[in-house]
Amino acid sequence: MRIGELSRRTGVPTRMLRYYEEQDLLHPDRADNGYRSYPEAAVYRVQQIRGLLDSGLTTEIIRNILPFLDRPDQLHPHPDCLTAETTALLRGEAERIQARIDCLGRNLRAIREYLAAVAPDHAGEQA
Amino acid sequence: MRIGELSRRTGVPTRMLRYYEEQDLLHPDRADNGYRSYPEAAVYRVQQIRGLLDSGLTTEIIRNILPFLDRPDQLHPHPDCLTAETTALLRGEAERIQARIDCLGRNLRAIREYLAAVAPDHAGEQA
DNA sequence: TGAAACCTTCACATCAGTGAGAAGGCAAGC
DNA sequence: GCTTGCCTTCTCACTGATGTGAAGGTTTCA
Repeated sequence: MRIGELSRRTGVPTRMLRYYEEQDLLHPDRADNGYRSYPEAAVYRVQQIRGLLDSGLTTEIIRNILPFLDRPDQLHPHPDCLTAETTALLRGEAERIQARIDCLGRNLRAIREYLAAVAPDHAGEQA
Repeated sequence: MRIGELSRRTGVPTRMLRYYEEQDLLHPDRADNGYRSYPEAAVYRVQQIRGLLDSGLTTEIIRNILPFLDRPDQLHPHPDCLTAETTALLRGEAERIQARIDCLGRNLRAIREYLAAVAPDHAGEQA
């Protein structure tokens, strides 16, 4: 698909999709006329990038871990091209992500408890 | 305590502590000589601010939710000064934080699964 | 008395994202 | 063919948020 359709289907402006390509997060093919050509999977990939950016990860980190985040039905990179540094990097990022989750969880719980205390009628709405 | 001690105990540079005050996240008292004077609780508060910033929340959001995140042993603001907009804001932020947690959790699981597949010996280290 | 810690302020750095201009590709309709 | 309209291309410059560096001055403390 072309950039306009990907933008409509993801809600991400074309300007940003080009920016993510510049940041090496997306790698669309090019048609003969120079137009970008995205595979179907780009829809999910863009949503994933958005979610990770919203969660405070930098484009550099995302660039590093993206190859290992493919859906189960996709092919992972061959373990051959996995260096020790790469696994170390992944482990480090995993720890940092876990720390974020813990921090967000703690504070989310505090907010929910507070809401439950002052407005018990809406308390249990979220999972 | 003064800013230097708070900096040592949190690992956050004094420059940043002053910045957080400028952003209305910290409100130290002032001694007669103009020096900032932080209560003991500021140590936890600074760590909380750091964690939330690292997790992608903006200073504006943090400024909004901080009053409701105090430790159990602290006093919550009186429900009297809770407007409908405030609870709505808190509920909205709670949802967004939950979305972040979900996104990070999904991707963390993917990384862990990948690591487990290529280097099973280190697989179950993290919780 | 001199170093270390503190104060304010201005300017700069980085990162993620945006606006806008100028130009090319392409299909529909005159 | 030729215009109209929309989509695409690239590039330059800019914004806003978070954070830093450094100058120049005051206070504390050994």
